[in-house]
Amino acid sequence: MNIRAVAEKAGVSITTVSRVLNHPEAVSKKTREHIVSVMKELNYTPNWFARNIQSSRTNVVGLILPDILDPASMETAKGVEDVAHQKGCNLMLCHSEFHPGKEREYVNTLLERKADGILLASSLLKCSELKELYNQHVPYVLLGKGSCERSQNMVYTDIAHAAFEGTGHLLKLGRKRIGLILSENPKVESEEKLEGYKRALESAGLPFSKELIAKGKNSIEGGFAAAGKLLDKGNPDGIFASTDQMAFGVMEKLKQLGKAIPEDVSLIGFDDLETGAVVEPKLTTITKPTYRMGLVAARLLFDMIEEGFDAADGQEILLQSKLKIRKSCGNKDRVREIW
Amino acid sequence: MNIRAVAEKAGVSITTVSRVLNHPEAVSKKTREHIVSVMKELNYTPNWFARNIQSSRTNVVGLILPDILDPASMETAKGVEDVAHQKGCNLMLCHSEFHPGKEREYVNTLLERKADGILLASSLLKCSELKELYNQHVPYVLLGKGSCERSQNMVYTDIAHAAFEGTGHLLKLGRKRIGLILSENPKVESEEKLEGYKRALESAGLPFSKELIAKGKNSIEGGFAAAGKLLDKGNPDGIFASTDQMAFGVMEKLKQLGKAIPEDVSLIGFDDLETGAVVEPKLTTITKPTYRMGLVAARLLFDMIEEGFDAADGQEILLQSKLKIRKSCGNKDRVREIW
DNA sequence: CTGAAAGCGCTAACAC
DNA sequence: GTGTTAGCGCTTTCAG
Repeated sequence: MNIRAVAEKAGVSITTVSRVLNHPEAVSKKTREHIVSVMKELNYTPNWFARNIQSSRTNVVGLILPDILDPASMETAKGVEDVAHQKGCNLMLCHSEFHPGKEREYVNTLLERKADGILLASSLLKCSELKELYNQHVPYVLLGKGSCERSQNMVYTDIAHAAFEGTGHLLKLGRKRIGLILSENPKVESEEKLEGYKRALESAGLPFSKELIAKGKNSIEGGFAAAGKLLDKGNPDGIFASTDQMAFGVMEKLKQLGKAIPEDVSLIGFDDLETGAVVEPKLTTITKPTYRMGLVAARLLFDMIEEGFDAADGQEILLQSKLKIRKSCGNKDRVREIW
Repeated sequence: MNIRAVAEKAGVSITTVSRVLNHPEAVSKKTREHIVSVMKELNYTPNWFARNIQSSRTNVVGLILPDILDPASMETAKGVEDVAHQKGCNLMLCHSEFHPGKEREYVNTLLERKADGILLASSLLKCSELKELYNQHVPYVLLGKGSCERSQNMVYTDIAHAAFEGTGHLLKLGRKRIGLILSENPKVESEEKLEGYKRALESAGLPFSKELIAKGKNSIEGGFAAAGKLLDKGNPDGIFASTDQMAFGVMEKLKQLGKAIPEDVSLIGFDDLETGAVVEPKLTTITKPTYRMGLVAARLLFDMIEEGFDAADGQEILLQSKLKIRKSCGNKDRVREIW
């Protein structure tokens, strides 16, 4: 059931059939309708490969994510999917697991398969590799800062600033020994969080102490374990957890040790997962516009795809993170509960 | 940079170049190595479309999910991705949003693009449509029972039985008025849950009452709202929530109304999300082997792809759900805390 | 072990 | 509006 079969059965030439596929307006209504009905009858679907062998628009975009289990990143994926679907495109989902090799491999298959564009979340590619994409005029957009700091098409939030604000919030509440629990990945984000944290301490005239830093996996268990280490040696009166997931683990640990939140220890998270509003006490956190980031990044990508590579190249779009104050820090000035 | 360029530069025929791509063993070591080096030099990647125009294995499998934000379904996706990656295949992620039209559309594009196989989670396709796939010898596997109950290649858990057990657990604790909070989607699962619930009541000699049923979206807010309705009219002393997400919302509502869990109302969820171990009290729930389901379904699919359509056709694989007892039901016989 | 030639299903100049 | 024809980049007989 190829185009020839349709043409024969309809008593027209292959070209005419091809035309109803590609430029239906250039075929008389009568023949067009006839051909369409023959197609239905023969259950004909054009061969996608034959079609794309010449022009290289495939209507596939790749999304490379380091962690598909992270709820925050799935919101981003949804934002991307929404745009892609609206554009009639399919999403190739790739899971790089924070592994540069795997990411590279996926980029290569996506190139091989002539994806129209690529979205790279928390990319671990080197500048030279991105440069290579650039040279090949492959539309791509970074989601969040990657390993390469060169200015480029990217949608991100100012993590360092958010961490500064978050730490500052604890400081304003009178906390003096603020623990920071970092996630091992994405590394770049953790570094930014550390930077913001340091800056906040500095501007409050407090010393930085290594004992107040702990690292772990971005998961509840990871947060639990890291909190164990931190509480062991640091004796903090406030904890800034790198992610809400980790903050949940921290809560668990604090409860086990009989420490009251926020009376003994104030706690703040990062990401604003929905669940943060359900735990007790409700978790103060930092909202990242994750869905929006996916949406905006996808739009940027499609600008590049549709209007040519240079249309959006070099654009850096900053979306704001915001402090969301709930009970886990015990701010007396808290205005309202949000959940 | 096509195959011809390589051939010319290497001073061989197109055929020989093609052979090093497809049957390298049929080319002398010397020419082969030479050609490979020319390929590198020219930065040549074979045109995937031209290659696939003839033979139809594409190394792409489609995964159609109704809800990519549901943490449970992302675990399934991870299981699928793990197998796919190991098999050198890419995943086309499709988000059907519980919309049969969207699902159908995705199936069609996947067919058009000659995906090697399709995984359908909570499918809403009609039997006739699946039959159509069957007739076209498209490898596909269902994840969870779908709208069509015909026996077919499927990986699922016995939801009704799990709901029976969950309800039974509440009954054993002496609860008499057990509310059931159902998720609007997936519909089939909700029906099964209702069925199990009814069976449990029946075998305990308790009447079924409509006032004890409420429905809502599968989200924290959905659970919150549904709990509001339920508590308004049903006065339950136990609540079975269709999903953990909803159970979190129920908790919130109970707390707001000053009802103690489990003293006033016992609560049980479904899915065993990681977060269930963090909320207070820890949530009794039903574990679904979500990751494993994805893994097993993907393997089944690849059996069909590799060994031919009939290799696995008609297989139904049942994976077990298990009750996970924690504090939210207040079972005195509870053996241990798990988290 | 290598090459010439035919063809995969489709698109797009170019004529009519 | 429609058909003729020449490719697109690759694979695969079939000869040598």
